[in-house]
This record gives sequence, C-alpha cells and structure tokens, in this order.
Amino acid sequence: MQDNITKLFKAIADPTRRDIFHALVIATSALSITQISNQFEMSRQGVTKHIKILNDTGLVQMEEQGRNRFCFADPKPLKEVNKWMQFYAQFWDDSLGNLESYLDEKKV
Amino acid sequence: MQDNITKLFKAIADPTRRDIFHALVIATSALSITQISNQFEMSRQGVTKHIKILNDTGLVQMEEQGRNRFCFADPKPLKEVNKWMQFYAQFWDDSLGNLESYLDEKKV
DNA sequence: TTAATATGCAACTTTATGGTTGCTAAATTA
DNA sequence: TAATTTAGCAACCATAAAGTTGCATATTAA
Repeated sequence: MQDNITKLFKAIADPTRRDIFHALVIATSALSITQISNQFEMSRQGVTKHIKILNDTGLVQMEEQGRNRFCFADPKPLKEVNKWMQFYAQFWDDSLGNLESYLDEKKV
Repeated sequence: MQDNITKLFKAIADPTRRDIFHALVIATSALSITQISNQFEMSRQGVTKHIKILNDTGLVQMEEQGRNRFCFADPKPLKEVNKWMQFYAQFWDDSLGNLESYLDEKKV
C-alpha cells in the first residue's frame, strides 16, 4: 500500500494517536486497551482502531495475557523519521538566508 | 482548526508533498508553479493544492513576480517536529529493553 | 492588438479517515 | 453455572483529502 515512512508520518499526524503513544511512553507499566481508552473521551473501539494503526508502524507493541491485551510503546521506529529530518536540519540555520535570497541573487 | 504541529505532520505525511518540498530544498533557484508541476505526473492544479498546504505550514514560501509565483523551501518549521521527536529520542536505545520488559518485571 | 503563458478559483468525484453502534466470543469472577 | 469483563469484528456514517476538469484573468511576447 504505502511505504514505511509515510505510514509513520500518517500515524503520528493524528493528535489522538500522538496522545496515546505519549501515554504509553510515559506509563510505568503496559496498559490494556480498556485502561487506555478510559483516558480518552472516545469509544473503546475508536481507541482500538488508533492502536491498530500505531501497531502497524511498530510504535506500539502488544502482548496478550488472557482476555487482556497489554500495550506498550516502542519509539524505535521514530529513528527513521528522525533520519528523514536530519537531512533538512542542515538548512535550518545559516542556509535560510540563502534560500530567501534566491530571487534577489539569481533574478530568475 | 488544527494545531501547528498537526498541520506540519499532515503536510509531510503526503509523499507527493515530501517530494515537492525536497525538490525545492535542493533546487538551485526558486521555481514557478509550472516548473514544479512539470516534474510531477499530476495536474498543475493538483500540485498547486499541495503547495498551498505546504505554504500554510511555512515549509514553502512564495514570491510573486509578474505572472509567475516563485516558490522556495523553508525548512525552519521542521524544528518544531524535531523538538517533538527529541523527547522520544531518549527512549530509542537503552530504554527499549525496559519497555519490552514491563510485563515481565511488573507482572501487570 | 492578438496570441500565448501562468495562475487562481470553483465544482465535482473518489477514496481515506475518524468515529460510532451492535453483536459475538473468550476469559474471569461469583 | 451464571454473570461480568475484555476485546474483536462488521457495518455504517460524516467529513476530509487527493485529485480532476473547466473557465476566468492577468501578464508577457509576437
């Protein structure tokens, strides 16, 4: 369907998913679906859908235990996002001036 | 409507927009809408829409010159995305083990 | 002035996305 | 065993997103 980095960006583009991910990152233990959805306004099924999307990117992993599915965060996939970003980081500071002066300099 | 960071993530979540942004970053001069859209399969209007979205985040800036609108990239807004990422970077390496061992350690 | 070029705007279509409700099934507790 | 809890699945709905075409308009070139 779509490449990995696109899936990652789309996953974290949703505010609710960023919240879920964050909650799991700072949690002191793995949380069940119900425990997670209690922290949000939306229905359990809504949260489940978000978790599935996060799980598809690897940002959330799960472990079944009886009728529970405990979820925990794995920030590692964000490394790829970071790698994407680092390419552009070189233009953040001094290069901005250059970019802005393209028109003046080169008179396209 | 939606907060800045969400707009940023959504903007770069689209592969075509990442391509447009990248093309502008590595371009040696500012490019007109037509010049940009010639590099893509899709219609000029399709590209225009993407550029508008990028422009709304500040990732692309424009300068009108007669009938042309020259576009250039400004990677600065990505700083905010980077800031978001850096919080999770602390969990990338050694902490993954901890995350994965939540269940074992705490026996939730 | 006529023709060509660069662009914006609006309407429309298709598909994705975010969310809901209802039902079923498995695991746990009383 | 009966009741409760946890969760998945499927259907459905509303809105957003990605892309298209057609037309109008301003600028530039012949």
